[in-house]
Amino acid sequence: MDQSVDNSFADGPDADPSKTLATHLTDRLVEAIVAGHLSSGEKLSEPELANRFGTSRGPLREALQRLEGMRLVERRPRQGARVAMVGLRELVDLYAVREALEGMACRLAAESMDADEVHSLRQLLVDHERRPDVQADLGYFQAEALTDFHFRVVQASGNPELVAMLAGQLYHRVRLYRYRSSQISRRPQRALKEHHQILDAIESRDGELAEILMRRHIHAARLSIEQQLAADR
Amino acid sequence: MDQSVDNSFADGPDADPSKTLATHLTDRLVEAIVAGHLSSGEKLSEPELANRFGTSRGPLREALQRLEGMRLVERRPRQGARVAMVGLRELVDLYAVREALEGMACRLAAESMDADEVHSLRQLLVDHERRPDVQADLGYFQAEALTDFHFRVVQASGNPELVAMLAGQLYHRVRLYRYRSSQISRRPQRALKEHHQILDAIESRDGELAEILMRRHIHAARLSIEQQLAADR
DNA sequence: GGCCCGCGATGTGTCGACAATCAGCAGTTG
DNA sequence: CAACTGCTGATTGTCGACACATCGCGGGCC
Repeated sequence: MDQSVDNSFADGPDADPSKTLATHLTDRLVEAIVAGHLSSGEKLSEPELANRFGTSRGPLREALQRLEGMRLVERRPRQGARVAMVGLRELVDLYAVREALEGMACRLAAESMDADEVHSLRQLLVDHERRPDVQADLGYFQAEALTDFHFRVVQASGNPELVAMLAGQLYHRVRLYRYRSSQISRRPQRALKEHHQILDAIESRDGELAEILMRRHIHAARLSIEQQLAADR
Repeated sequence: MDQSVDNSFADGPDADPSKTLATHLTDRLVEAIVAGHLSSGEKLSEPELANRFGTSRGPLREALQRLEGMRLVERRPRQGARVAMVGLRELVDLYAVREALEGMACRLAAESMDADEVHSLRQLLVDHERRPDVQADLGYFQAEALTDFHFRVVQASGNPELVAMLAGQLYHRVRLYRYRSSQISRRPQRALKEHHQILDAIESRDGELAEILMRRHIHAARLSIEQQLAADR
């Protein structure tokens, strides 16, 4: 485990005006968890964490509660909180849900995005193309970049309930998947190409095609995961 | 507003061994909110609620946090918590998500349910048929009964992530819809018939058909809501 | 007469403390 | 030698208290 979860924000000059301590703690903990500083299944001791972050147990408790809401930690009544475990099995289920939800989001986005938004998204993809890791086809630009495209498509769906469900829960759990050593969707160049195709469909207002392409895009990743899952036995 | 939120569980003979106070409070609050004892948009005062339920602000705060996770209440940094508002607009979005998610759940259920479960579900529908309100076609058996069928189908999907998303969030919000005066899916007898058809498809292991029927079933309700929404202008 | 300012009261965010419970270990016994 | 029992330490759930922000209201000013 990594003891170096910084607490630099303890009482800096920026006396967080609109953000409550619990909010900060939540963000810190999410970051620490998905970054792996707190490993999967690890027990989270309230006093220790409170000390480490320089607050009392109150706000920390609220943060843990929120993390439980995101399903990043699991709490058992008098046993404390543990970091949730997301393995291949759960990841497959997660991707199945993603397929349904983002497919729908993509269709909606195709029906309601305006030209400016499409252009902005295209620019995002162009930026991605230029990234060195993508050009080398190294297969590890998922974390922020890939979800960036997906996230923006979802936002463009115009359905706040859908956005909340994906951004508030599912994405967090996907990011929690820890054993990314074997890349999830290998070959970012291919993924990027698919993103362009999806955006093409959106641009031409073809919701049906956009949904199909997005579903296929995610389905491919899911199959890759299932394959890996089967290989692990 | 209704002051009669009972606090009978304050310290009954059942000294809740495995359930923490915050858990009880969460259940009570959920019930009070969906039952309308706490009306939509109403400000929730922590001291008052704590008094009313006979606990201190600590557990109540945790309960509010959980309700926020379910999106039943909205909290603003130093302004307190308010009961979330779900109107026709939000309900339409909710039903769009339901359509995608439950359609998928239904397909999975068709592929993995065994004969016993099918039989048990069929029995549930037969029980529904006998209910007086259904027989009178009064259109108001949704709350528990209808979601009961849907919930069990979802559970039968075998995808825990999907179950958590629907049962942990979406259903709560659907139940929060307050103006049910104009019935959501009028004619329960028709809904019941559709349930039977869905179950037929599941029984014959036709996942594709099951999904289509379920989507159509929910889609019809959604159209009815959209229609009502349009009429309200 | 209407708008701005300052004041009091309520409420939220945070903290430290206490009792009950649970995990771990030693000692003992079959 | 293995399993059970009792104790000890730490942790969790819960409570009451305090500082600061926010809301509502009355008075003064333009």
